[in-house]
Amino acid sequence: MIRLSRSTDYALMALSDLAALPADETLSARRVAAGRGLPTDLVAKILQGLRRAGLVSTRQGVRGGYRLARPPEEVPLVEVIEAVEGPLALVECGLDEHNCSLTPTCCVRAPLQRVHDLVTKTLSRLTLSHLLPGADFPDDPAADDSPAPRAPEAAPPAFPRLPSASPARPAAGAAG
Amino acid sequence: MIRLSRSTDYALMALSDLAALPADETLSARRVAAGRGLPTDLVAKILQGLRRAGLVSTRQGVRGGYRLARPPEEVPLVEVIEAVEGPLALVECGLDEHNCSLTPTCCVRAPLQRVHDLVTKTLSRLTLSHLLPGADFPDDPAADDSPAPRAPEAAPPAFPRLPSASPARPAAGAAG
DNA sequence: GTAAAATAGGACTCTTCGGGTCGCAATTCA
DNA sequence: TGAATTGCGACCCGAAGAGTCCTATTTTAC
Repeated sequence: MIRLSRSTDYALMALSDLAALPADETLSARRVAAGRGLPTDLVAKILQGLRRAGLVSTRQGVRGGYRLARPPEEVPLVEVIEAVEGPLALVECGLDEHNCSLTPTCCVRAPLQRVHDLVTKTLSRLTLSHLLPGADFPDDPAADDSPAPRAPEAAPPAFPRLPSASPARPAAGAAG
Repeated sequence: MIRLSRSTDYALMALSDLAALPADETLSARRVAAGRGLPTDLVAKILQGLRRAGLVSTRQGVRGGYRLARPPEEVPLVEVIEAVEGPLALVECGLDEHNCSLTPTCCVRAPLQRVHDLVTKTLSRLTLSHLLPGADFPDDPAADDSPAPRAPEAAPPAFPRLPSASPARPAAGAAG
């Protein structure tokens, strides 16, 4: 499938929430999940992956949480996708050509690599800032060399006050 | 994953073989599989799918087989991919927005739809002719409006003569 | 007319991976 | 020091990809 996994969807939602956060404040995985209606544990796992990728920074302990490690316009979507789904490759051997047992007869590997480069090039021009509300979206980023838009000062989403006694674990919704 | 399935890889290889075929000749699934070292039954199943998609035409019976329904420069790669993997969509709800149970809180659906459009636009400019040996590959098809290249007169691959007594079912290789 | 070769199509198994859950370790605040 | 909260990894389940097997139908060759 040429389809983003649901986890990537969740990651983008979480990053959008973090982008709307005031500077030096953090947002816990639990509050992100509760605010979006996502599975708490899964969001936590995804955010941990984003931390390992250097996309978010964390603060542990009581009143800890996550925040963006960089401003949204410096977070390419490709980086987010690869942080969640692993290295991007249209075909298996795009990752390691020595792992392709059909190399002698495979005539499509090299052209597909070019296709992959084009897709990556398209994606790499888009950043997290393009996903934020109010951002203008380039019609053709592959031909557009304008810098990524500054993140608009959007009103932060209303995160629910989480009482200590209610775990708030709603059923997971669909990707989107 | 943003990754083509192995079946799509096989489909592209098979179509490349069919593209190198003299006019009005057909190539059986068995010979395609034997020539490429792919699982015969799987190649057959894939080619049947390509037939249902109108990409190849068939002739049943002895000495039957497959051939391209259109010249290679009129076969967009998107069409091949969708014939094998189903409708293209970066996210689930890209197919049916009513199926997205998170719509109220999902801020990334619309932007991702734009991303999807860009990727599709990039892919739709490429055709089967771009995968054939000797074809020149556009550096940036999204900004290039030149027509797809004519298929070069490449030497057809040497398909093995299949003796009637040997099934020729080699072990499957990896994608590539 | 019969056998062989090919497509057409469905059912089935096996493996991998995404999606999700649970328990424990680490950290911070009271 | 202990409790609360987050961070992190192990684990389980179901869906989908990959591949195989079987049968029916069609067409050619002998």
